[in-house]
Amino acid sequence: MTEAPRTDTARLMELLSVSLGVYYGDFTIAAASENLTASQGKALTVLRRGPAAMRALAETMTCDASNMTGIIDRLEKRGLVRREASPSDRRVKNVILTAEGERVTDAIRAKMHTTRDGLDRLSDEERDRLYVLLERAFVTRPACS
Amino acid sequence: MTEAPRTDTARLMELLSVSLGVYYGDFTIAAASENLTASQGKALTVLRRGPAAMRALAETMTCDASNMTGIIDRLEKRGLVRREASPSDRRVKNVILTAEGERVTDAIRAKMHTTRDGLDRLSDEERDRLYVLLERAFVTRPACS
DNA sequence: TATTGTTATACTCTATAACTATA
DNA sequence: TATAGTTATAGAGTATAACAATA
Repeated sequence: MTEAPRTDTARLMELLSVSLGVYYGDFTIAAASENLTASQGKALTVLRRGPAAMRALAETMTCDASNMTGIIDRLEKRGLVRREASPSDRRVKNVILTAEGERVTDAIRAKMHTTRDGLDRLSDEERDRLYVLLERAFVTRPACS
Repeated sequence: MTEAPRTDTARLMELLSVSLGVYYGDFTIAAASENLTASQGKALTVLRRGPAAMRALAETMTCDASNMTGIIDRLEKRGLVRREASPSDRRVKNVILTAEGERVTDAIRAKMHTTRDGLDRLSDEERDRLYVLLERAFVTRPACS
């Protein structure tokens, strides 16, 4: 006999809000310890997945494209990223993480102790389950056509 | 015969970063549609759980206490929150959501369609499981002593 | 004509330091 | 002495509008 489901979407969204708050606070403190703002750290985190054009980066960060200029300017001045002209479209500038940028990004992730400890409270099977559920709910893949 | 676990903490943290990025973007757009910044929306979301002193609010939002003055000033000017002197400690000011503030906060939550649709892709049992896992990983309760 | 990245502008967020009222 | 909230300040983030270069 199975338990009746009791977790409605509203309650789950509230818990998600709390979880994000914890994660974001942890991330902000870790980024600050590397003398980076939360936005700068976020840009590095996105670029850690691979190079991206200015506009695509702005879309992933959910901010206006005009904001990226200043954020990337400051990261470039510190040698953490570099701009590279796109070969296929001369309007586009791709942003690429430097080796130092990769190092700093990994350092931030390594310093997120609250989040790491939280995940470490889960068993191997539970981590597997959480992974599958988050992927299902938040990672959208382009459909076939 | 069970599958061998394959989800290490690093991979899970990366997925968490993506998932919460999606949630945060959804939240930011929803807050903007109510003419609120992300920080203002976040303050309302925290206060939706109950009144809080200025300093406690700043700690939950992981920012310096001096920032709260301006954020709460703007929300108060719009009639979404009000300050109330603490009866027990005359230094403390408690911030309370007004009825209009509650309405706007709920409106933001209702407009987060990307997150809602993502969670609706999960079955009742899966939502239950996700709830338990997030609570275990991110909600810390004070221990007995 | 539409799109990419940038600039100019005004407002908001942010941390630091110093202040006041209270504890 | 220590703490809560505020103020002043400088730097960073943010959206809007306008621009040059390119598609």
